[in-house]
Amino acid sequence: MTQAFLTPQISIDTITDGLNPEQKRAVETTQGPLFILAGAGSGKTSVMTRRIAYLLAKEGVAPWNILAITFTNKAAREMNDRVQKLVGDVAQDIWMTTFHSACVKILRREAEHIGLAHTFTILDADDQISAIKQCMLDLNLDLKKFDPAAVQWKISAAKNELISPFDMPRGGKKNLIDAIAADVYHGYQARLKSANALDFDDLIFKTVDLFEHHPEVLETYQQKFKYIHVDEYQDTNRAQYKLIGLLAKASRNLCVVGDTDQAIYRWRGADISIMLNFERDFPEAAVIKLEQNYRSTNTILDAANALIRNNENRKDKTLWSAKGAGDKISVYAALDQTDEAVYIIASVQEHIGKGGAFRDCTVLYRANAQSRAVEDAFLQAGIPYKIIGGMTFYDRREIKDVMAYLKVLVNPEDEISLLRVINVPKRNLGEGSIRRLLDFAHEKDLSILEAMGRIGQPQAPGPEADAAAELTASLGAKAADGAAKLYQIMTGLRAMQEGLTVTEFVQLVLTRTGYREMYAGSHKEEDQNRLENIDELLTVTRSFDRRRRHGTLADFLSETSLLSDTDKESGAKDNAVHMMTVHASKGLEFPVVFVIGVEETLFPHARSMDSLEGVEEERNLCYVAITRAQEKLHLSYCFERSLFGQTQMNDPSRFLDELPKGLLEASKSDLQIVPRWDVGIHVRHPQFGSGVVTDLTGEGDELELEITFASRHGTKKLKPKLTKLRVLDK
DNA sequence: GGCGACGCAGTTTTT
DNA sequence: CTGCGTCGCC
Repeated sequence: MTQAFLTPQISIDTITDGLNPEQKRAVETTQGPLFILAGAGSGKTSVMTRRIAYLLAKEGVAPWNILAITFTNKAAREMNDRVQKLVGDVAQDIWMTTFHSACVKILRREAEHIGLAHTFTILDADDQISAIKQCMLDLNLDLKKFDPAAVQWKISAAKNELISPFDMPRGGKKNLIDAIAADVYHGYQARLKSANALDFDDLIFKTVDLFEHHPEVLETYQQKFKYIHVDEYQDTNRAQYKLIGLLAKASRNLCVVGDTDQAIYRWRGADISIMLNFERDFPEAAVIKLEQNYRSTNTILDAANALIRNNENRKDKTLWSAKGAGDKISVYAALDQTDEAVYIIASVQEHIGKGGAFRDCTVLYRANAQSRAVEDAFLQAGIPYKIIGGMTFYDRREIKDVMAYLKVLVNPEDEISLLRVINVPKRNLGEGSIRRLLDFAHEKDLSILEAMGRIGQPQAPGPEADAAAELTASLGAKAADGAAKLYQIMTGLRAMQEGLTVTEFVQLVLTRTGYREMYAGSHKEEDQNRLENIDELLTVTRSFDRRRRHGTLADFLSETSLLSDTDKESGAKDNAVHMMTVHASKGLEFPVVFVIGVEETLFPHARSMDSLEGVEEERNLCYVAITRAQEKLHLSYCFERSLFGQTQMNDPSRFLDELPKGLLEASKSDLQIVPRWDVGIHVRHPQFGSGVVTDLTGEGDELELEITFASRHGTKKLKPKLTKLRVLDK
């Protein structure tokens, strides 16, 4: 039995080969709860994969008894590949997925227990917002006065805490948005229910719901998942915590891996206390710290250690490596974003000059908007680059449209998706007609698609036929015709699905719906691009068909809607400088890293600066950024930067002050000259605007200028030492 | 019902 | 500055 699930050549020694003592202990501690505090770059993926291999090889655990939850699909895939390499094809029977994918898998099987059809669709972020908007309109709420995104946010936060519409706190009188969110939450859930749809947060919530109300189902999964692993445990939210708690309750074989210092998703409901409380939840837990880092030089690690020591809410650990000190960290004081970009380009070229490649270099920033200045400069300098995240393939309109068609074809109740494409291409179904269709459908308790089916169809005389005739009349001939045709197209397509691969079916959808034709007739470059993107989608389906022999359209949709931005990238094969947010960089590593905009109000971000938790999370983020670097780290900040068209001046980030000076090598822009103050010099102040120096007193740090501003601020006395003053040419 | 032109607003991180 | 949404006009 012991060897039953193994490829013959594997031995225990191979599994623990090359591991350090802590790693080895983590691999071999298989029974009972285990807490692995894994520092950045400490080889935790290696530990996880080998632990799984060890369970199979040494303990004779069946692959289907193992569950491994990762944060992204990419991490799951990587783990899958690595386990596969260790143990061979039995790896396919192990559940190695994200929380969301695992829940989809469970719900597809068990949906009927909780009154859900297994064909349910998953709303993406856009769908969610449009559904929220619809609900708000139903409640006669002014979309301009109340931000649908804020409402969506509140609802999502509630779901992450497993709060149902009925338990939603309505807030005080002054917190109108809370009361609104509570109201909208009811309507929103009703709308999702009738569309047989779930949003991201529901996937977890409903699975917990399922387990809590159907103990027999829970028991099945408890028995199935005898060994549970959760990666990035510091980023779990209450709902995920509950889910894991339920599953692990029977076996108590729960292995969590994480790093409190890399907790960066509090804003999304992640709760670091879950990780800090693991030992309270599981008093018998074994605790292992992985502190040896295999990624970075000690200079980089010492900087990271020093920085993170300023946080209170953490588990102490100190990273070290056997790599030696390496280069100092470069800190560059730029004049502005353009100058900052020029610095990056010069450094990248220097790296190339030394025989390095573009792909070794990565630019990290706090906010997506910062990428633009760098991008422009790269373009001008002819530096190849690739932006990860931001507007991605799946965000494109044409892709979303096609996906909406597919969603409706899988789940005809999906009103949200149908409304997206009901008039794309044009079918003479405008706002008025859609309203009438919707009203009719809701009144008769039909889906819109069914309502459209009643148009122009011969029916037995009676009240039903009369109502249908009335609807047809009220729509007008053109709209009625459009609706009837769309109904026929969709029913026709649904009938043809049998036996076709996803690719073949999508091809059919593209022609039958007239979607491809809509762009094919156009000569606009934009439209030609859209056609190319559609073709690209077909390459995606082809690869899906190849990978998943009997994969259904529903599987394809689940898979694509659960992809994250980093998942969506084809891989870092292009020889280009990569650019991404710090968040997107988690789990990755690069030889040369540039962290830009290391300034107050940007990093830490202004919106996180008013609370201790906020600043600590920003510091975690900075820690993540620093620990991405293997060999060389560059930090930079700007003396002035333009944001929304106007110039602002930020102080260098407090995080820079927290790094030991001895590890740093500071330089600053040639453009940033020290001004020789004198009467008559024109200056600009971040708040008061431009003015002229009219007098000066004192010297050195005590030097004080009298400045007459052009604005209503009049004359002020300011010390240049304490004020951000910029000298104007004239 | 569709298109264009304004004006306006909003700017962190995303499974 | 740019992208978005709404409004007004054809």
